[in-house]
Amino acid sequence: MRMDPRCLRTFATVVRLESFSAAARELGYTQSAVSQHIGSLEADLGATLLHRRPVAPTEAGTRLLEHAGAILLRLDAARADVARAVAEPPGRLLVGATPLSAAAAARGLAAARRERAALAAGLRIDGPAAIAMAVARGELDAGIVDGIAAPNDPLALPETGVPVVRFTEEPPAVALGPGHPLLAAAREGPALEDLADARWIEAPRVTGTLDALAMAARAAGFRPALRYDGQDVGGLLALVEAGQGIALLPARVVRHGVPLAAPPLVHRTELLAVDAPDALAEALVS
Amino acid sequence: MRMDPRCLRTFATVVRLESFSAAARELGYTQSAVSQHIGSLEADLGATLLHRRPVAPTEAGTRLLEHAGAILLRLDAARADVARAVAEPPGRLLVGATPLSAAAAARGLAAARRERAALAAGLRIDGPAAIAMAVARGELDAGIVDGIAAPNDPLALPETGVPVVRFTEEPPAVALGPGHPLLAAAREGPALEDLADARWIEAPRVTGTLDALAMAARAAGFRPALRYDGQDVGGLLALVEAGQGIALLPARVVRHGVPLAAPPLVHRTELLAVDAPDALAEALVS
DNA sequence: GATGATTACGGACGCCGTAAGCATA
DNA sequence: TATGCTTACGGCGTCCGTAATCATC
Repeated sequence: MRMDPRCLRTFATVVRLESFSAAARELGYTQSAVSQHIGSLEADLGATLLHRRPVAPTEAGTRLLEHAGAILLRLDAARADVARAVAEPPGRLLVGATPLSAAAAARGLAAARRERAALAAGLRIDGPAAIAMAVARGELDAGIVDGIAAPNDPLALPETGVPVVRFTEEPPAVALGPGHPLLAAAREGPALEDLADARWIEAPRVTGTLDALAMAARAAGFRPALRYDGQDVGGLLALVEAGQGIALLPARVVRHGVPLAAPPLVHRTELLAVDAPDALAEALVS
Repeated sequence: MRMDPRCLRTFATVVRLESFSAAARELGYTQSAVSQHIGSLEADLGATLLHRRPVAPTEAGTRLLEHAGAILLRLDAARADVARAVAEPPGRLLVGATPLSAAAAARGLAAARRERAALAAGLRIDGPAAIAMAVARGELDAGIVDGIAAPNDPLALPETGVPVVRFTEEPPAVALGPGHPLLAAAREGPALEDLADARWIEAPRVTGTLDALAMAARAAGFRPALRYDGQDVGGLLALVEAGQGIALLPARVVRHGVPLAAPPLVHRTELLAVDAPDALAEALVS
């Protein structure tokens, strides 16, 4: 069997659920079929992909897994793209946005409806990867995502073939509580490494993980002092204002903060859209 | 049939050869099998993918084609990646480079062999897309590619999952013949649009097509006055020096030239490598 | 010994080739 | 009319389920 997409899907499910039988249940197969899928993949690739009991990917399996996800996503994207080419343009505009881009998305949505009042519109808030995948699959018509990146680096999004239509870059700022010593101390702002021992708030659903920040900065990761699981910017800002910790956010939303001296980082916003809705793009840059 | 990779491959081949029977010959199928492949894809996607006689992709087919190429490439990449995970590191380093990156690649190769003298090494010159695909497929161990891009834009390469390890950006310059009026006329250099009527040399294998340049500059394309099919930089420079036309090249290789006033463009060099050969990366930036 | 992955085997379906049909240049 | 895509049909291979086997906690 030559890397049948069904086998790849089974493989990905097995890894996710860490169980052949659970994967079989979820996919509507028998345990036996799942075992055969994995077996044929391993025979085809000439490598052991999974450790059994407990079920965990081997080194080779880990490599395959990354590709498998991308391939399956792209397969969905292809189907959605063809469907769009056949169907007439829908009378709806579903936009996905990350929390920090919600305002921009709302402005874009409003502008689009000003042009076409009959347009049914919807807004969904989610993480960058989830939005990129949903746009690729045709579940969303456009998406606005943001995150921290090194200058000139695009955001690390799953590869889907969806074009990045337009983007902006803003300076990020370290958000601090009102009386934080760093506010007065450093005029230029601290370097990221000086903040290694700071009390970071990890807010994965707002700013992304600290590990992702470390990756963009090409630095070692930080230990989070506090975790914020909410999806709204206000909640995170409230924690910062209450002196519970610090966070790296676009300067425009930060009340009390200092710029980052080094390394140079940008807060980047990207617009994903299959058929660039011009009104949306215009509203975003404005 | 749920978008079987074999069908996608058949579809891509049919489009490329513009013929069912030619595709059948190339793939070792019968004409009938090819017809059935296309038929099942069309049935599955609920869309006509090809016009017959003459054979050409429909709108939907064009959409599918882009995804199909990416999916097939990624399938190859997955196989190569797993193979690499299983096999011990090979005693060879095959590097691909674009003509304008050949010197950097040679330096990197030399540095790598200084570290490991036993390393069998090879250098292959090709276009950016071909190199990216070869690296993904494991035919090359690393690649250095370059091209013109808007600042902050990565090069438009096929998506393979191969990480871009490191890159440099240089200012491009308009290469002119020794006595060219523009050399004296403009101090700041001309804008790209002022060069619309200039005698451009199109050298797709050295600098990329003029259409790609127009895309990066978000401008209308230019009509090439002369076409240079060679792969070496020297030949192109000789044509320019002989007053046969102008070209946009990295400033460092240009003898007589002026900078580009607008739009801002960069000549970008990217290093592609699955397992970042550090020596190579270091040699490139130096 | 129970849970869970593997192997053995058989039925059904799908894929591809042969061959006949049909449309277009 | 010739070239070339499509449809009909049949054999063979593949896929998946049932059931028995084997391994691990």
